[in-house]
Amino acid sequence: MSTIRKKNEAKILKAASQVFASEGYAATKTIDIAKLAGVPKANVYYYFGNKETLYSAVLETIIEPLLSATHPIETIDNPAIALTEYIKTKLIISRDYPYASKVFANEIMRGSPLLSPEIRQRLMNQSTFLLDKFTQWIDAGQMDNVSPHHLLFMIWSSTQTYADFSWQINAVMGKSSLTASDYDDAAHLISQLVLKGCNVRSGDDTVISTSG
Amino acid sequence: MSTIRKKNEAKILKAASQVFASEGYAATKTIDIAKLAGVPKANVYYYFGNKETLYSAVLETIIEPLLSATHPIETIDNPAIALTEYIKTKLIISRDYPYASKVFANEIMRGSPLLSPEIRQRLMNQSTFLLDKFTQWIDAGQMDNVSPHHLLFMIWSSTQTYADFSWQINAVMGKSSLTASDYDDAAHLISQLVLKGCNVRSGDDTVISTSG
DNA sequence: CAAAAAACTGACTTACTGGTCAAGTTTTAA
DNA sequence: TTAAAACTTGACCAGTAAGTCAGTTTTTTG
Repeated sequence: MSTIRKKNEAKILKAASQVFASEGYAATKTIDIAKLAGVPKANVYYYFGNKETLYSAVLETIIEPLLSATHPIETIDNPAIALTEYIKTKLIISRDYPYASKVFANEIMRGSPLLSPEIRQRLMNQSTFLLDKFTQWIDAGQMDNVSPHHLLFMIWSSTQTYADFSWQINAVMGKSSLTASDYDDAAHLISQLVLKGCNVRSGDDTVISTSG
Repeated sequence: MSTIRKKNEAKILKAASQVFASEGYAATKTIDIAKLAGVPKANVYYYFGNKETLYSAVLETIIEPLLSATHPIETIDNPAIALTEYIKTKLIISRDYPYASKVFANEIMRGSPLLSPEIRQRLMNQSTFLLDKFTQWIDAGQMDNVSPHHLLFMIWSSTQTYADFSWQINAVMGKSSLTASDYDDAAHLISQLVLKGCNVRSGDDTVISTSG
């Protein structure tokens, strides 16, 4: 792929993620993406063919980070540490990919009509993996017998919300954007609720301290 | 207001909430609302004037339940019971008003461009009230010194998610809709995480038991 | 250097959808 | 009974936005 193509695709993709995030798919005008990217509208079509392909390309950008987020759960034995790291990672995604995160959330809200079946499957497999892992921890007595499903929904929603509802969160926090320390506070609170709420123990049966 | 008007407005409003919820504001065609309501498109305009007014009317339907949800926090002294009831109430809203809830969430995600400033103010006042209450409980030693803001975001997101991401939740749960008992499980888990996670105590300094 | 490939772009077309309207029908009220 | 008010509706209009295209310029390549 030529350098020119790579550069322009990136420019358009970035603009597209912002406009799709703030307007939603249907309300987004390709001319607005073009304007934000600083290219003529016809260029958007030259590089991406049509609006839906461009939208899918934006969605794709968040899939890899999303699928990698389970890494801590896959590699760390200690459930307290694994969960803490997973929560931290999910929050970092909300912080670092705010636009694509929002676009993705919107897609899921609508029943993911434009998400490829292949990606949908990979995400489903990921959920199954997480649920299995939670169940194993419960069976091994490493955490209380909570509902793995609802625990998962709680972790997903409370981390995702920092991207999806950033306007509301900023308004309630009384600032125009969150600082790194705000994200640390969020990570700390969510981890604490999960670890203490589920009575998560480390491998050696010691209760992990979460105060501080 | 005539009976005919009342009946038709209700019919159109119901259809509108469903279409707006599943398509979003911009992607919604008034003709689709009309079809679902079983009336000619011109009737939609006869009763509601334009698309935006109809959308606002849908939003209005969820405001009263939403503002009433804090009732337990306002009236119950015991923080454990108050929080449990608040969480239960928020979940009931997600369950009983799934369409309007989704429309509302979408509106907030976009920075509430179509929400009246008056309603916005009432919602902001409500947040402030909740934050104050949490702070009072902390100061009174009735719960650990957690971040009131992030605790609030956690409660909002983990209850709201059952409406917003119902598709995803149903898929992960492997069913086409949740039962009353699923909502009970959700309420139980979220309450447990909050109460144990924040070490919430009742007025008489006894730790509330949340296992069961 | 030349010619082919890639990139660029203004102007245009087409389809769709929010909203209007005028001519009707039904309901209400005196 | 009757006339005004409320309601109904198909047909229409105007604005908009996705997508196309032909002609031009720039870049690459042998």
